[in-house]
Amino acid sequence: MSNEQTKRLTKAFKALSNPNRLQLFMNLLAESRLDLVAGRVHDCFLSGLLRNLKIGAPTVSHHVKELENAELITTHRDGKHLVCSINPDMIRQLKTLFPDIA
Amino acid sequence: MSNEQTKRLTKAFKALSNPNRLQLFMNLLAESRLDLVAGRVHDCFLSGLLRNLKIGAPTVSHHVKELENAELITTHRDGKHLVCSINPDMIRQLKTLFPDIA
DNA sequence: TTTATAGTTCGACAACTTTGAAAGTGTCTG
DNA sequence: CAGACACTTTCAAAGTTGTCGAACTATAAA
Repeated sequence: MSNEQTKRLTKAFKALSNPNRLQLFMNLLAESRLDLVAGRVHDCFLSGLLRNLKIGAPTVSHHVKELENAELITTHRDGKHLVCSINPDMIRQLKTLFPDIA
Repeated sequence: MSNEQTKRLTKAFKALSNPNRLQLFMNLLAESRLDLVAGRVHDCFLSGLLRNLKIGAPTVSHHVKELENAELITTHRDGKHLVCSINPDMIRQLKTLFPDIA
């Protein structure tokens, strides 16, 4: 595995290694699942992804940036809201990393 | 996603979030790949998995324990050597987390 | 313009992580 | 047994992370 690939993957795994960040990401992934398998992008408001999370706004903001920096999600503003979407490329990379087991 | 599942997954992702640990695990995965897809277990000596790693023995020992604690690998002693194997259950869990994307 | 909503930036701090030096254990080989 | 080998344990230094309070920006609604 290339050095660059290792760096990209460790960043992604680190981003998923915190319970609150993982929950945030999994909430987004769950809501996006149907659209992803159909090859479409799914947009969610950040405010809608916080159901199970018991952390303050500054912490959420920090976690979102880590997920973004790890290229697991993309974001853009829509008025008052931050819109989050899964980055399908990274999902593909992670999925292919692990073999299909008999 | 259940609380227990979240805990198990964050542990696995944390274990893969360090470059040296990821490299170690990927070395093992690469050597195990053919056996895994055929439904077999593959055994490697730890000493054989250290090709690209520039870290001391105590650090290796620590990293192996983290991978083991995360249920990504299993180990047992064989004389002087530590034998490492991929845990196929965890690979399956990780693989199914991410959807197949069109 | 005032108020409310949604998120960001900054600064701080406790907790955790990575790493290696030194010393230790168990196993094989001569 | 003596030495080498492969790993482990303990300890401590240096660095990183998760979190929050306080203050901030941007947008929308009244």
